[in-house]
Amino acid sequence: MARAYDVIEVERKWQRRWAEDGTYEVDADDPRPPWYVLSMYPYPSGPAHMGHVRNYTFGDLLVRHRTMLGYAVLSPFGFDSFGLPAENAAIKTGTHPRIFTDARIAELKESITSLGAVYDWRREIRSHDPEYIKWNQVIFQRLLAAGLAYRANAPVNWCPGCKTVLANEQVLPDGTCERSGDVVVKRDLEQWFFRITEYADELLAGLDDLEWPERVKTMQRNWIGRSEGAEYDLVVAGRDGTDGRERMALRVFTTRPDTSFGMTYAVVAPEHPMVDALTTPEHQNEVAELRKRAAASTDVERMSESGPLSLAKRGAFTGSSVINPFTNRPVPVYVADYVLMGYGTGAIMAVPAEDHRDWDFAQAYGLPVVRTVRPPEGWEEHGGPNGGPGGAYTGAGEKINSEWLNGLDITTATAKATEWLEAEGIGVRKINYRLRDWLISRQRFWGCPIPIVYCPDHGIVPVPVDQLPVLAPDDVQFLPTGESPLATNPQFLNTTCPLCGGPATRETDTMDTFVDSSWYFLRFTDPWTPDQPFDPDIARHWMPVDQYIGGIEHAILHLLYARFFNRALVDLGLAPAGMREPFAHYYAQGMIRMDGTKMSKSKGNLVAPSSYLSTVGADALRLFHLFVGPPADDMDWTDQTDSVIEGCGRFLDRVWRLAVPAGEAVPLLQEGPLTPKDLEVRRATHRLIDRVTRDFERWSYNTAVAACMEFVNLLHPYARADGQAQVLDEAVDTLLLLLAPMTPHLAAEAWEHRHGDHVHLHPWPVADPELAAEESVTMVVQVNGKVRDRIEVAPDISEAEAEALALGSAVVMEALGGRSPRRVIVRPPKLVNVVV
RNA sequence: GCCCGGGUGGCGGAAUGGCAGACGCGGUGGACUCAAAAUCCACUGUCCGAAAGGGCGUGCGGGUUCGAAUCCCGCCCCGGGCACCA
Repeated sequence: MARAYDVIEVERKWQRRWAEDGTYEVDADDPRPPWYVLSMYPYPSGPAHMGHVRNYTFGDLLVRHRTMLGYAVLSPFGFDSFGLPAENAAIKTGTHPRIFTDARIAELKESITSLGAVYDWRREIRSHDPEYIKWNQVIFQRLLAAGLAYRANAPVNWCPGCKTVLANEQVLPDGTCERSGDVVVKRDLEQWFFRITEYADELLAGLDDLEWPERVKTMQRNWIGRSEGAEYDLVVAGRDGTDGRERMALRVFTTRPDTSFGMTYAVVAPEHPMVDALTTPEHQNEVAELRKRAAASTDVERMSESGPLSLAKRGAFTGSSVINPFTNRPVPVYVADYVLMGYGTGAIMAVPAEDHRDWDFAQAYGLPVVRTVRPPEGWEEHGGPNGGPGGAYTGAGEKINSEWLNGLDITTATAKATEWLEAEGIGVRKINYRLRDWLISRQRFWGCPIPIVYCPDHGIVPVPVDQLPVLAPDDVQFLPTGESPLATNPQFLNTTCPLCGGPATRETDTMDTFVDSSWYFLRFTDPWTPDQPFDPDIARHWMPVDQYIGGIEHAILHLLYARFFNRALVDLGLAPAGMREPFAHYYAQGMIRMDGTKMSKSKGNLVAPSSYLSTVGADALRLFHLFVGPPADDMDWTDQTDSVIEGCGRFLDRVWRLAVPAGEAVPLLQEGPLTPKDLEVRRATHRLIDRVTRDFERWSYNTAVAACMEFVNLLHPYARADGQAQVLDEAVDTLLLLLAPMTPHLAAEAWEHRHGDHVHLHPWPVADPELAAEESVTMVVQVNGKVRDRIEVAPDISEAEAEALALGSAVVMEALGGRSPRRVIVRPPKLVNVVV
C-alpha cells in the first residue's frame, strides 16, 4: 500500500530521537508532580508478540498523555529474566542460560523500541543481574530473621514436567501445572516457605480500597478464603488421654457452631495423626485400606471421583465414638477423604441436616439426620437434589431440636453457642484461611540461589550479607537428567560454615521467579543505591504505582505475592512506612485470541508484529489496537484484521495530507468574518478536545479514535473548499496534539513540519466551553414514542417554546389527526413526546 | 452446583432511560485513469414499495415507564472464576 509519507523512515527517525533526548528520563527531584505507570515486566522470550504490542501501546499512551498533562512520569522497563525456558534451551543446545537470555532480551528490547514506546532505560532491571540477585538474597535473609521465611517438611506439589516443586497458586484447579500442563503429584519434602498467611487478614481487608477490576478482587478474596467459626474438643468416649491430658480429645473446626446439636457423627482426615489411636483392632484393615488409597490418589483422581456413589468407597468407621458436648451423647467417628488435613484441624463435626457433603456421606452410610434449622415449607418433599425429597438445608431459619438455642435465628445462635464453648473451656472462636504459606523452593538452576548453608554442627546458617550475592557457577553442565546442575556441582555445593569454618554444604534450590517480580516495582524507583535494595524515601516519592497494567492471568499469583512482599518490606523497614498497597490502580487488558484460543508461542498461532512494523508501521499497529474495541475485552485476530490495520494506515495518511499539504493545495481565506461553516469546524475542534480527554480518562480509546476519524472526515472537504486558514490550523494542530499519545511518530513528524518543535513537549489542549457550545440542536418530536419530526432549536429553548413548536409541526398535526394530546412530555432541548 | 461478565447489522464495535447501529472493515455503484493502483464521492439493519413513505428490529418471554439495547422478574446461550476449605 503506497503511503502519503515515508512511514519506516519517519518512525526510525523519531525512535532514535526519543532515545537520545532523554525526555522520558525523570528523577525524584523533578518539580513536576510524580506519576508512576508500569506495565508488568515480561519474561524475555524473543521479539515482542501481539499481546506485548497491545499492552505496551496502552502503557505508552499513558506515559505520553500524562507527560503532556504536566506530570513527571516514571516509566521504567525490565525483564523477568529467570525461568525455565532458558534452562530447557540450555539442556537442548548446551548454551548457558545467561547467553540465551541476554540474546532474547536484546530482541525484545529492540522490538519494544520499534513500537515507539518510550521508557527510562537507565532504570532497566534484569532479574538475573548479580546486583538484583544480591538484593533478592538480602531480602530473603531479612525475612528469615523476622520469622517470615522458614524451612519445613510438608506435602508439596511436585511437577514431573518441570522437575521441581510448585506453590499452590501455580497448580491449576484440575491438578495440573500452570506452566507445563503435567499432572502435579504430592511429595513430602523439606522446603522453604514465606509466611504469607501472617498477612492473610490484611491482604483481604486491603482489597476493599483498591481501584482494581472487581473480578480480580473477588478472585483474591476467594483465594484467601477467610471463614469465621469455632474450634472445639470432642472427648473420645471411654479412652484415657495419651498426651498427659485426662481424656483423649478430637479437636474440630466449624463455621456453624449453632448446628452442633445436629452432629450425628464426626470425621477425621485420612492423614490425621489421631487415626491410629482412634481405630479399634476390628476396623484396622478397612481404615488402612482407605488411608492407602487416599495417599496414592492425585487431586485429579479425587475430583473425578466426586458424587454420591463413590462417596461410599471413601469412608471407614474407626470403631470409636466421641461425646457431643452439647448433648453429652456419643457419636461415631469415621475416617473419610472428603475431610482435608490441610484445612482447619483436619477433623469435623458432621451435621448432615445442614451440610451437603455430610448429607451425602450420611445417606451412603445410613447415619441419622437431626435438623437444627427449620427448613422452608415443602422441603422434605422436594428440597433435595433435582427436587427430590429432603437434603441438607443451609439457609436461614428458626433453630429447632437445639435445647437452649431453640427459637433463635442462625446468627444469634452461632454467637451464643460460641460463647458457651468459651465459657465452658471446651473451645474458642477461630478464623481459618484457605491461603497457605508460599512455597518458594525450586529445584532448578536458572533462578536466584537461596543463600543458605547447612552445617553439621550449626544447622541452617544464612550466608552473611557481606558475602552476597551467592551466584551459581558458570562452569556447569546442562544434562537432560532432570536434576539441577547446582545439586551435583561440587565446587558450588561444598563450602564452609560461616559460623565455625567447618565443612558445610550449600542449599542448591533456587527461589520461585515470582519472588523476583514481587518487589521489582520498588527497585525501579531507585535502582542505583549501593547499600540497600532501594532508598525508602525515594520509593515514597514515586510509590504506589499509579497505574499498573498487565494480563488477568496474574490476578492471583503475581498480584497477591507482590501485595504480601510490599507489606513485609514495609514491616522490615526496607520500604516506606504506611505504604502498604503497591498498586493503586490496576488495569487488566484483554488477551488476543486466534481460532478461539489464546495467541501464544506454545499454541503455535502467533502473528508476528514485525511484519506489520516493516509495512504499515508502528503507528498504524498501535492505532489498530486502540481502535479495535474496549481494552479490557479479549480480541479475536481474524482474516479481516489485516484490512482493519490497513484502514488505520489510511486514516494516518488522511491526517498527513491535512497537516502537510502537497504543493497544489487550495489557498484558504486568510481573514474575514467567520462563516457558519468556520464556526462549525471551530466548535467541532473544541468538542473533540473534550471528547478525547474524557474518553482517555475512562480507557475508551476506541471511541476516542472514532471521534478523531469523524473530525478528519469533517476537515477534508473544509480544507479543500471553503476553509478559513486560522480555523483550519487550529483544528489540525489540535488533532496532532490529541493524536500525539496514540500515534506518536506521525504526530511528531507532522508537527515538526508545521512548527519545527516537538509535539510531545506541548501541553495537552484544553477545550474552551464557549467555543464548544452548540448554537442549535436537533429536537426530536415523537408521537406516542415514535419519531415523527426533527426541528432545529436553540440549546436554551424553554419548555413552553419547545412544546409550541412541536405541536405546531405539520407532521405532528397530521399524525394527531384532529385528536387532542392526552399528555405532552417536554425535555428541552432534546425531545418532545406527544401522547394521545 | 455457586459467583462474576456478556449476547446489538455480513464483521469489530457505538449509544447507560430520550433519533439504535457513531467510527471502521467488508460490500455495491460512481468519478479520476489508456488501464490499474492510490485517492475522492454516494449508498449499504431488515421487510413491503417504482418512489414518497411505512412496518419490523438490540438472545427469548413478561413487567415498569409518555418512552427500554439501557431498569426489574423469569428463562436460554456464550465466556471467565470458584468448587469436597467444614
